[in-house]
Amino acid sequence: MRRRSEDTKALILAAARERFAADGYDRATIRAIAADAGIDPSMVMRYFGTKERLFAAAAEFDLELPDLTSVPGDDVGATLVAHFLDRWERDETLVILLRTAVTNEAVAERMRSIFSAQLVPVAAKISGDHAAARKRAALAASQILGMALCRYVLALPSLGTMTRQELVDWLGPVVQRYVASPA
Amino acid sequence: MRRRSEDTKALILAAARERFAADGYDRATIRAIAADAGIDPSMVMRYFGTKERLFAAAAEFDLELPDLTSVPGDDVGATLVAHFLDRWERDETLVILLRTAVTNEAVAERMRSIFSAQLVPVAAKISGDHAAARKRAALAASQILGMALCRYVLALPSLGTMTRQELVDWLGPVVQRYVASPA
DNA sequence: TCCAGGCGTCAACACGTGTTGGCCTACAGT
DNA sequence: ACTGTAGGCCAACACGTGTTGACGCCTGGA
Repeated sequence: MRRRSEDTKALILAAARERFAADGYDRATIRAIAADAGIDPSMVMRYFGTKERLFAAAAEFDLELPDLTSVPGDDVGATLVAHFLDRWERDETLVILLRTAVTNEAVAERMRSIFSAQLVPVAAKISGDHAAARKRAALAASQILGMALCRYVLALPSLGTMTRQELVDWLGPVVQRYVASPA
Repeated sequence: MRRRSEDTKALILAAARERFAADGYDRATIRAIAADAGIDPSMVMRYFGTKERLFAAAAEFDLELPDLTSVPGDDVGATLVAHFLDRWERDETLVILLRTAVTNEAVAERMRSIFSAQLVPVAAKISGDHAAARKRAALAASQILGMALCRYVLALPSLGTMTRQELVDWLGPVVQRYVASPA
């Protein structure tokens, strides 16, 4: 079959995202990705040069945290939880990152910097507790990532069947306390 | 050098635990483990038969949850958090399990069954809410595993520098609410 | 002293991996 | 119709992996 170059590239990228999300960096092989995309492994190299660069392209990511200044103070926790659930389900990028960060120092560093660059400022602004903003952000991250780990990666059945609203109701106050309780 | 068979076996097991904890199942190679133990890779096979069986031996695990019936009702959350911190730091087994469960369905299943077999009954007994015990246990697991993920695996600096007591103070009430709040 | 059996090493196999280079072929521009 | 080029495939390389079997050597018991 014959295609435009960019179509093939997109096809590869889609297959790569699925494989990386399902298997993590190591177990996702170029050959499997190529097979999913219906092309030859060498095409992957042609378009992306290297497995590492393919991963970088597949794992491009932005948390897209909303502006929280217009949210009522008491709803910050729930809003954050709801946003993360959305962000986690819109595409597979966070699963890719988490599955890989656990055994790959470079990707772990990437996760750390994503959270410190985007979540710490929120915690600082909301809590007014600039001294402990990093701790507060880390605590919030621990609950949010833990939920995602159990729900999307380990697939604990009881967490999988809970509705979005249930999760927001349970986790909202927790994140609220971490991020916004008075110093 | 010459040794008793059991000494060598123990040596291999210790090296394996370190490697599995540091690198996860896939990246920890038999050759590297053998090198750490100062012996030939084939000895590993002789003593454990298979990489998978070596892993099974290295990842043998018991949560060792304490009896909570003698703990004052309000302290259950803090007690659980403190126990998990201990359990997590006494040896590397939980890190091994977590690092591997993320990309290995069999080990993920093992974690699920560990938590459902040991944490669900606690949640049921403490909360009296038998209908939602599985959800409560899963929520508690999400916070506890999330903390461990961020502290021991992703190594978020701010979580790493927090003291045991700080963590108990922050997470205790959360786990308390998950596991013991009235239905 | 001898020797059987267990502790240990070496070298190799079979396989899967990322990666490379050469070749084919359909199509667009002349 | 001719041809250059871009999209695609094939075969192979180099390497690291788990795993195996043959071979030495030390040591404890007869």
